Amino acid sequence: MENKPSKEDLAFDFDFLDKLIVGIGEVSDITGVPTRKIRYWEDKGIIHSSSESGKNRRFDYKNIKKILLLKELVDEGYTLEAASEKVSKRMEMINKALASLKKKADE
Amino acid sequence: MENKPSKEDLAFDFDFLDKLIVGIGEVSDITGVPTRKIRYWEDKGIIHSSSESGKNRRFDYKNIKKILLLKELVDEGYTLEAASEKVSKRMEMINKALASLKKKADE
DNA sequence: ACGCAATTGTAGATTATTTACAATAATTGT
DNA sequence: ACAATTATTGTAAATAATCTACAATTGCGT
Repeated sequence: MENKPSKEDLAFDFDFLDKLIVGIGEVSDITGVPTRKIRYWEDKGIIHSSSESGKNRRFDYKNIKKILLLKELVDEGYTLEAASEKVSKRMEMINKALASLKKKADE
Repeated sequence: MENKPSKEDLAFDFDFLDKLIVGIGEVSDITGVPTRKIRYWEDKGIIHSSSESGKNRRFDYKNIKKILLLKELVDEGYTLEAASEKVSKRMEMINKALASLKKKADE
């Protein structure tokens, strides 16, 4: 552990984002989307959570990001369907970016 | 919302890290430190959480990071005290890095 | 008005966290 | 060896947060 500043400190903290999991209440606070609506969107199949049966929902970085993007569009007036489609495309880019950064981190 | 890749996608998602809050159970899963030990470290004043009375603990990015660093050192054999001191110095760097990146984000 | 999409409300059951008191290891100094 | 300190863990009872499922409501286009 060094104690001089370095970009390793956090500039690319994917390791962290990769391990990140968050409960529904916190996701609601982070995104501003009510828990009830988050569950509704999940019912519709637009977002996903790792809900092992009998346990509470857990959301990873990608799905929190997705909720943030969905909220943006839905607030603008998009239908859920249209927003979902648009966000899916955007998520492809984000997934690619994450994958390539993860690759770099492995080197 | 664009749909071509860009570094804005996530290369510096401080906005996200800044808003991030996580419950104790998830922090435990992320860091590998048992909840009981997290509470103990908080009792000792080494880490902090935003616990409004009557509500459950919430941890922000900085404190989760701190727990990860503490765990590293404690597992290596450091005393809690020594680990805490070393981590505090490291956190100064991380805080600086976060602050400067936040500044950039505001431009 | 009608139909549909989107959202919200809520009750009762279940899961997770909290606090507080106590017990157990491990290490260090005398 | 023994006492003292540090670090950790165990647990019970109360409280907070979440779960599911059924239902109601709102808003918008036809």
